[in-house]
Amino acid sequence: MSPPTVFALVDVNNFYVSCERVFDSRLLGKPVVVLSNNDGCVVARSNEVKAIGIKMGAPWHLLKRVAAEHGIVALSSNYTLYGDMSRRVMNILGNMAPRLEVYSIDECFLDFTGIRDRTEQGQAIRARIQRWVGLPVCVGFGATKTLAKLANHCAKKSLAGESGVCDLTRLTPYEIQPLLARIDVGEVWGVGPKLCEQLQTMQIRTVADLQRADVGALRSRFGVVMERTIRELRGDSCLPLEAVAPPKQQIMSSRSFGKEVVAFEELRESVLSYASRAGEKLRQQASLTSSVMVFVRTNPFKDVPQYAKQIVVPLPHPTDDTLLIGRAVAAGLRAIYRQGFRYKKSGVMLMQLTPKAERQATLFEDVGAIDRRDRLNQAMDRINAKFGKRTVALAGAGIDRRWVMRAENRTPAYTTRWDEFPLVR
DNA sequence: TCTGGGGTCCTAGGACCC
DNA sequence: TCTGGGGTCCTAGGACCC
Repeated sequence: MSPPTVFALVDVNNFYVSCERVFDSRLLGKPVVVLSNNDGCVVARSNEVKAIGIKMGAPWHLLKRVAAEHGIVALSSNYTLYGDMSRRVMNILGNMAPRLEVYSIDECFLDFTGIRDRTEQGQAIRARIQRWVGLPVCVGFGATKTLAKLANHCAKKSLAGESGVCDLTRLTPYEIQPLLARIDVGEVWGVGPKLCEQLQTMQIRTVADLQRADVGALRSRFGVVMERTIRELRGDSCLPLEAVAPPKQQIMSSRSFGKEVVAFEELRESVLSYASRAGEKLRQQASLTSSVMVFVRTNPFKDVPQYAKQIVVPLPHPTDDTLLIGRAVAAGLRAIYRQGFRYKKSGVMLMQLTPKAERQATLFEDVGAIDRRDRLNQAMDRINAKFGKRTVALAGAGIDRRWVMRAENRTPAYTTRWDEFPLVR
């Protein structure tokens, strides 16, 4: 008989803030937030900021007063840095477990089935990542992914010891019940604000309540996802570890503008540059797209005439050519653009993706031309990878780019650019 | 002046077909 | 008084995650 499954979830504490602190020790012990693109919302908070009561996702411009009061340091997000730090963490984890699933930029599931001494192993993971990369992590173990997530929550909040590691598989039912009865049902992976509210009205308030709830009744009201969550809480593993990431089914690139855009030309620049970025991602995962969606919208938070429109443009045949994607996107934009609105955001989505390896030849295509275009796109990707984004780009994507987002307090790309390497002074 | 970006999965409902 | 029924496909929208 095979041993019962055990998952570990490793999660970096306050990931973006912790990355910034690795390179600037003055941030240690201070209240620090990292802001989303355009310096819009709070997307990462240090413990000091959490203690003040600032919520995840809070609009920064509404927090200026309280921030000044508490001396909060606000940094623009530096995804180049975070992406590189993430890669380092995942590389270390790859050597500490037989199989792993990189779940997000700062989280990773590990297969710990059949591995003993889990608490010691968890401590070893923490020590190694702290020493080699400088980042603090917590480790949770559970019989299912949902329980491993919950264990990680316990580790972070020190609900079952102070060690930064929590192994729920070691607890007896008598020890687990009071623990789960102390955790809010909204902490469960898959229970968001809406579900939480509805569960409350059914007197399901804690994880323990949900675990012993009537599966049939909750399934018929909320669907199969809820059933799976309850079964996972009971130790019945429904979500397997996905060691190889399946290819994306849609690829999106979109941004809010740093300042509102009125002119068609500028809107066109923006969607062409997103088309270009989406094309890069598409080629990276070796897929082709058969239809593209373009959208534009005004600022819904402002009391001005609103306009939001999207359009799907089918492509004559599946392609990964930035120039063809750009042409379709431009045509789509012409169809939906209306004069006289102040646009705040635009975007491009590539849909109906298929593997490039399964591409069907069409009757009248010019194989030589397609091959030449393939080589052009590959050359562009290589040049941009080597010399930096937009070294070569579509001419229509603009030079001035007055619409690009703001990032007024971005730290250097410490680990990925020699000219921004941190020097000891 | 100022409110992110990028995904997934599921369900309901309409169109259409036989 | 009475106006089929079931399957499939597609789309829109909602909920969730980080």
